[in-house]
Amino acid sequence: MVEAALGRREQNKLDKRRRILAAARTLFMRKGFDATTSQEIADASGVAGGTVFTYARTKEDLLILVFHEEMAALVETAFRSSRRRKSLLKQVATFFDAIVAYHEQDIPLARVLMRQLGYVASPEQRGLVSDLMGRLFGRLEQLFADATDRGELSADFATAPAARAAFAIYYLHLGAMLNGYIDRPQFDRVLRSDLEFLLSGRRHEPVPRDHALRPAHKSRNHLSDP
Amino acid sequence: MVEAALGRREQNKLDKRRRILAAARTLFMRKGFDATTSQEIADASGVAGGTVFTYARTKEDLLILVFHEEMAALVETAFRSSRRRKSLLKQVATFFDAIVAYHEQDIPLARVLMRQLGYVASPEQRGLVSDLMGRLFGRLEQLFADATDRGELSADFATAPAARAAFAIYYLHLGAMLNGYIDRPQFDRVLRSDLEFLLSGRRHEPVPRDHALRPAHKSRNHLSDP
DNA sequence: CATAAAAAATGAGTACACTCAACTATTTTG
DNA sequence: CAAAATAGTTGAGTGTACTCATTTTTTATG
Repeated sequence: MVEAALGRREQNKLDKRRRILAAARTLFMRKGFDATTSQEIADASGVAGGTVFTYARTKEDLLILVFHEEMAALVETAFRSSRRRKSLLKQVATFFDAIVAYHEQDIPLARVLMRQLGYVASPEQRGLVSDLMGRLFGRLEQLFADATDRGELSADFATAPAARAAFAIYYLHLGAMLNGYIDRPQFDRVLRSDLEFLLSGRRHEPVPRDHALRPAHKSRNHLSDP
Repeated sequence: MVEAALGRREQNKLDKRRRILAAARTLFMRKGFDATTSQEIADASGVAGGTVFTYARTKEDLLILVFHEEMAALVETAFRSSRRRKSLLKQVATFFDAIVAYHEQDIPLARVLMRQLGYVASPEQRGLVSDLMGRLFGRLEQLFADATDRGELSADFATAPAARAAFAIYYLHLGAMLNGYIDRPQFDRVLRSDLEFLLSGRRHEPVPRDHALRPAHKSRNHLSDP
């Protein structure tokens, strides 16, 4: 076998990992996070109980492992949707709408997911969450940067703080919705009005400008490096 | 006995509750939240294991019960400190500094506390968290309202969205610090610069104005009612 | 190919949050 | 004041996340 760059050991590990994550995903969605026991996940993936914990330190780590890829893809989807709108405000709102639409498919799971993003217990988890946050901030910031490019914002507009503020506002209201303080229509209203506030008095009339004068974008924020 | 408006039953309950909360507080601070068992709390307060759970549905509820009063008082302390500063920006920064200073005394506990504020499981908890958030938003908003009163912000400045945005930014960075993404100096820097961004271009030169023209402040936000 | 070394899987065992049927203390009623 | 009703306490029992000494599988070595 020439093509097998991986030994049997590595192959088996990869395979088990795949089965465990798939089983966990299915069960979390079917029965909920709390109601799913680690033993059920083990049974469904054909391994012994203890084996699950050699692939994820805790059940919570498993949750992050399971949804990391999916959420990273979600950020890209949200970004693409948002670019179809023409004004910055609508772009940012559309970006968050796409993410909320995803969470709304399974609100109990979204709650647990959000809790885990806000309470990082293990280094493995920190890495994954950090990566996710970095992608999200990066894409959000790009929306702001594009807006400065097309002159909707002034050239010296601080895109990184704006992206952080927009996300912070979104996150606060998402939490309020997931914890039952507000419902979806209220969420939509307050998110839009608070984003409006954030941008109020900062927008330009689009003015033709010289692109070459703007410095390259390389602002990094504390959540963007792994 | 004329003064004992409470029957023996109520007295006993109150007394047990007091002992349980005191024991929980001590143990959470001495050993940490996770390392403290519900049995230890029961032993330290002279009740049986099961009794603890008639006063708090879960260990997490107990945590909120224990720190609710203390955090409400903290908000008032923070508010009073903040009023000693003259500019709005410094006031808001001082307000958050006071809260951070409190959390820094016991960071592991602050982490757990923050997790619980962001993931409300029981109705009892929702009530307490909601109350706390209401107080905090109320005080923050008051700082903004005072700034409009003295003409630092324009009279039509939206204080409620501003208070929410400021809190959201603070909360995001606090989480970043508690989860180990940034250290305290970085936190201070990024919080100040992001608050600066939030207020940039919105401040007035103080101008003498007619106070009677401003409508009374009664803006409520979704986190402020119990 | 046999044997040694290393890595991974196993599952019985442990600790702990929480439950609940039985019990005890208090209040109400006649 | 006794008896009935109500409220509160108890602690043994239950379920489950996670551990770890032992066993099995894979790879490395001569």
